[in-house]
Amino acid sequence: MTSKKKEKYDLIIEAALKVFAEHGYHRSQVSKIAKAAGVADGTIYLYFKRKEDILISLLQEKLGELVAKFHANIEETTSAKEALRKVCEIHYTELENNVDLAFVTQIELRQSSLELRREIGKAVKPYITLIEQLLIRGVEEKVFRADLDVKLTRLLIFGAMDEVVTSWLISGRKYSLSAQVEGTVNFFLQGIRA
Amino acid sequence: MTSKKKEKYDLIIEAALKVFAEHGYHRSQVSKIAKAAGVADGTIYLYFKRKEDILISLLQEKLGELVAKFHANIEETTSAKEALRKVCEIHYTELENNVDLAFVTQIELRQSSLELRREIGKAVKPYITLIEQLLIRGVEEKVFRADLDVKLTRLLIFGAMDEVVTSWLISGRKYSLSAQVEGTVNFFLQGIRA
Amino acid sequence: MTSKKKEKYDLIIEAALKVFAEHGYHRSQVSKIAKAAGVADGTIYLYFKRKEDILISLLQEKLGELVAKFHANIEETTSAKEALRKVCEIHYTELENNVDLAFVTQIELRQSSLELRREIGKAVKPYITLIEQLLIRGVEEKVFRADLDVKLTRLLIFGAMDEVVTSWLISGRKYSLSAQVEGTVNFFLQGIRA
Amino acid sequence: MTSKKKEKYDLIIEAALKVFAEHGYHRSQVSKIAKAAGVADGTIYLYFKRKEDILISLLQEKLGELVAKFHANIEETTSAKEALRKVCEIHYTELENNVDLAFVTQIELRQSSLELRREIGKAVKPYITLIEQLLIRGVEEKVFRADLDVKLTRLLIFGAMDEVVTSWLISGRKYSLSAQVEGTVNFFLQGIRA
DNA sequence: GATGAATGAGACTTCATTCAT
DNA sequence: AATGAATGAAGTCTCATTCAT
Repeated sequence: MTSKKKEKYDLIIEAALKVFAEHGYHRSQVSKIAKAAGVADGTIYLYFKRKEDILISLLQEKLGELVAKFHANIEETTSAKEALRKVCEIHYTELENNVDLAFVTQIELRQSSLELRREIGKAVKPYITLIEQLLIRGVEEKVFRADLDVKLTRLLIFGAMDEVVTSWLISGRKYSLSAQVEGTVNFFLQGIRA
Repeated sequence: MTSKKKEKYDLIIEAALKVFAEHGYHRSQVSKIAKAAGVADGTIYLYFKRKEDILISLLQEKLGELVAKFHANIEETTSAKEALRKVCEIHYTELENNVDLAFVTQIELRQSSLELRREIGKAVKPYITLIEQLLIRGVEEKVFRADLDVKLTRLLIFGAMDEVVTSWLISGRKYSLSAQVEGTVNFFLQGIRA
Repeated sequence: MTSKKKEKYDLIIEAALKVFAEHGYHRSQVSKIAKAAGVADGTIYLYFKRKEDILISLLQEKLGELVAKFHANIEETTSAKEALRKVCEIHYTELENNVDLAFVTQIELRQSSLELRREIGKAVKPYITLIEQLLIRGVEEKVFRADLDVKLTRLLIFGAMDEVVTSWLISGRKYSLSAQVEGTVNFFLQGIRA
Repeated sequence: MTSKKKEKYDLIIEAALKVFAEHGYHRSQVSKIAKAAGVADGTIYLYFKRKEDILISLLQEKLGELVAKFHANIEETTSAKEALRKVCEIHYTELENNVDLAFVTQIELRQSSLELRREIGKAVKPYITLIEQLLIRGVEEKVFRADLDVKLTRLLIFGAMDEVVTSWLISGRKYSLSAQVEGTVNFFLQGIRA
């Protein structure tokens, strides 16, 4: 893809992100996205095979960037605990600073067929894997329980953070999301026992 | 609502549950639901104002039943820890035994506008509240940390369980969901620390 | 199909016949046919799976009627020669009196994919077969040449009449089509030799 | 038109012939023709006003060549009968050896509006006229009936041959077309009488 | 002259909802 | 109350044609 082609591709992706976030996938007509991108309706189809492809591509791009950011930051950490805190911090901070993306991933991303969800699952997989590796590292460092079920725990951790973000969005973002990092990480590390 | 009316109302709700679970909300034409319920298309509109109302009513009914079940079981418990285990057990068991409902709540329920999600939020709220009360009870019993952020923790707990269920569904239900109760509750109670 | 359903089905067929004849298949929007039939656009799709189905059904209906008429009239004939004259007479007369159908069969019918043409071929086949049987009968009656290649001759006869009708249409119907029966049949029977 | 211009013009005509023959006129996008010709989409419009013009020009070119061939061959004949045989022979042989052109003239050529068909009629006219002159010559030579309706007969002859070619194409070209010359000419000369 | 990215009008088809019976 | 035929708005996608480079 030439640089110029890439430009228009990105233009449409960014426009779609805004429109999806505001109206939801199903209520985002292709014509609305085209208008937001400042291109003709037909132009969309020069870059995407069909409407669904816009959503899939958008997620792959954006989640790919996120995962890269996770990786970059974790590499700098010196302990599994610190890495976990970093993951949670990035998770909350990035979505707090990128509300449009948050809406799409938390709300609209779910508005899709099981097939599409599987596609999405593929894009999220590297992140889940990253959490898993972090857990294994912690077990090896003996800071996490030796009997930890990593396959289960990675889901529990991802799901817990995911719900906090969704709840924050649905509430209308009336409080700080990043302020929840401390409590969240404590819950992961300490559990709720006295 | 007369008893007879209630009957047909339930008939449609049950049909919708099956159809939504199989095809998803957006791909479930009203005519398909009508056929599954054995009534005419127009009859649907004698009981529901619009298609969205079927989904909302369905969730209110079904989640209402679930919450009642939670309440009934928790009342019998003697400690907050036992209550938490019970909640997780019912959560996993009920959805494992009611796959159609699981599909609707985990997959299709998300396929909706922000407005609808708020509606859904209302139906889920009593369950979240129930978890909150359980946490307060635990703090009072001094089995849970005194500094627990109950508002946050209830989300973390719900979200964690929610993700486990969704993941189980998307995986194709290849393993036992109820077998995850032990690990899940341990995570809640102990955290992941060594 | 109930009588009432059949009525609307026929209504659409007749409307389509007129619209196809005037504008040609590709320029006949479904909405135009619906308007001509006095029904809503969507109603068309209660009776036909897609636009192409209207054309196919129309041809099956109309050509079916024609073939029935051919059969009925030929049964009354006493010789193969008389039967051939009858075929030509009906062919020209029916299309002369049914200009819309003539346009569709001669002009629009050809405006179609090879696949569709094969479909159409199936509808025309019984007519070609009828001509073949007539030729065989003539050979048996010894009024037609014993060495006649019936497979080839049936095509030559059909094609010759077909071209006369098309030419008459394209000319703008400036002369009588039925007046060509005599010359046509003579050609078939006598050839052009002196 | 300069020699260079003519070259590209021909390039496009040849490409269109192949594409039309394979996909049919309506399914042959301009971009497909451009690709087959190895030129840009826009270049097409430097040589042809619109898509329809490509088809018309193509037919004028190709049918013009055919008619020239007919003329050249007929001039060498010594009798009207021989000339008729020659016409039929060329008609069948040329199309048998030029399947792409056959598809376009027999199938796609019909896939057009009445206006276009009139245009096509103009291109075919010289051929029909040629047949007419041949018939007149035969009548003058007293080898054809004196009472022959030449206007009608030229259509019958053209239509008969035309149908044989179309039928051969639709059948999938499973037999030799040129092998039908003998039977066809016999039919024209002898008719079907015993 | 040549390019090919961009345009945008236009058409088919679906399906939630209505209403006469 | 129940029916289900009919409605018609709305949306995705195609593709002939244009025009800046």
